Amino acid sequence: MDVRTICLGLLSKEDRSGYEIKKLLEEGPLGHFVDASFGSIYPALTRLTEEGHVEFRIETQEARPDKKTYSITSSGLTDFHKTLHAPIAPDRHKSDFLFVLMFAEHLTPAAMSDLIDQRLAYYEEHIAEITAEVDCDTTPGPRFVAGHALAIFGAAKSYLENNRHILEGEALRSAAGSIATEPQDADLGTLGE
Amino acid sequence: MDVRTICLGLLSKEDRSGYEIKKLLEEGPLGHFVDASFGSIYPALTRLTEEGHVEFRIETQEARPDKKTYSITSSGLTDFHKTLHAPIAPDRHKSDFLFVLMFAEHLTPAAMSDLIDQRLAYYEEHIAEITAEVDCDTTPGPRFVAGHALAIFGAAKSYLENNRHILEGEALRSAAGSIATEPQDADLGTLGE
DNA sequence: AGAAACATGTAATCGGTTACATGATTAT
DNA sequence: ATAATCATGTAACCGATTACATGTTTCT
Repeated sequence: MDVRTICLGLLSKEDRSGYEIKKLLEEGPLGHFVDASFGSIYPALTRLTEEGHVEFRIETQEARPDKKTYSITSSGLTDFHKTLHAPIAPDRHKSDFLFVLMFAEHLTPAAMSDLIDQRLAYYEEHIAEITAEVDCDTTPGPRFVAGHALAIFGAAKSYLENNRHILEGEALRSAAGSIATEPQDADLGTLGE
Repeated sequence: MDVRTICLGLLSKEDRSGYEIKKLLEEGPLGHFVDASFGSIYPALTRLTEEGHVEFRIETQEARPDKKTYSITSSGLTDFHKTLHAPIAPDRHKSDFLFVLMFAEHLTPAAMSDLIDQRLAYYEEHIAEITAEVDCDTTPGPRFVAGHALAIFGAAKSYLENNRHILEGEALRSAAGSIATEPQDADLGTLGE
C-alpha cells in the first residue's frame, strides 16, 4: 500500500500527527508488514490536505514543538473505503535471505550456519513481539492479522529447524535429503519423497 | 535483492540472455519472491558488462531475432560471492491483503467473503505450482526454498480457513473470537485464549 | 487479420529513501 | 557534554516500472 493510503487508514481510527504515524509504524503491529519514512509521510499528509481528504489543527504544547494533528474528513473516509474495496495487488515478499539460500552451494559452511542461527533468532524475536501485541488489540482485524503473522513466523521457524540439515551437512555438495514441511517439530510427513 | 545481483546469480548457474532471465523470473521458482522488468534487466546487464562482471556473445538464430547470451566472468563470480556473504537486509513482506484486513470493520460482509475466497484460491494456485516445481530441481538450495514456500503457503491457507470466522460472522461488529494458529486443519490449541 | 512469442533497448515517470536543515527539551 | 526524543519539512538521489519504439515469425 502506498503511504497515502496508510495515513488515511491510520487516521480513520484516530487523529494523529505525522510523527505519531511514523512511531506507530515502527512500534505497532502494522510495522511488521508496512513501512514509511518521514520523507514520504509528510508530503503525503500535505497532498491529502490539498485534496481535502484530511484536515489539521496546530496543537501548541508546553516544552515540546508545535504539533499538526490531522483528522480524516468524510471525503477522505469515502476515498479510503473505495481503496479497500478495489482489487488488491498481489503480495510481494522480498527476501534476501531466501535469495541467498537459493545459492547455498556458494556459501561457506560457517557462513551458512551463522545465517541460519541469525534467522532463527530473528523469528523468535518477532514471535515474542507479536505475542505481546496480540493481547493488546481486541478488534477482529488486527487480531486476525497478528494471529496470521504468528502462524507464518511459527511455520517458517519450524521449517528451518527441521530442514536446516539440507543446507548444512554433506548433502549440500552431493544430493538433496528429504524435505519435511511439518510446522510443529513433528515428523508426520515428508515432501519430495 | 537488486536486479544486478539477481542477474549475476542466475548467470552463475548458466549462460542466459536478458529475455531468458525475464522468463525465468516469471515462470521459475525464483518468481515467487523476486521480480524484475525488462526496463531494469537490460540496463543492469549493460552496466555489468561495463564493470567486467559479465561478457556476452551475439547468437544469430534462424527465424528469430539475434540474441545476446551473457556469461559471468571470474570477477563477476567474486563480486557475487561477496554479496552473498555480506550482511543481508531484513525481509519486507508487503501485503495489501493483510493491510485491508486490518480495517476489516470497513468492509461489507460480501466483499470480505469474496476477498477470503479469492485469497484461498490464490494460495492453492501457488501451492500447486510449487509442488510441481519442487520435484524438478534436485539441488539443496532451490529445494529448501521451494519447501519453505510450501510450508508458508500451507500455514497461511490453514490459518485463513480456520480463522475466517473472525473476519466474517457477527463477531466483527462486537468482540473477537478465539484465534487458532494450527496449520493443518487441526484443533490442537488456540491463541489469545 | 490479429495476437502472442521472440528479442533488445530507451525515456518518462514514480514512489520511495537518505541526508540535510532547524530547534527545544530531557535523560544519561 | 552528549545523545535521544519530540517535531516538521525539503532536496537530492535511486531503483525500479510503464510505456514507447522496432521488427520477425508463428499460432489462432
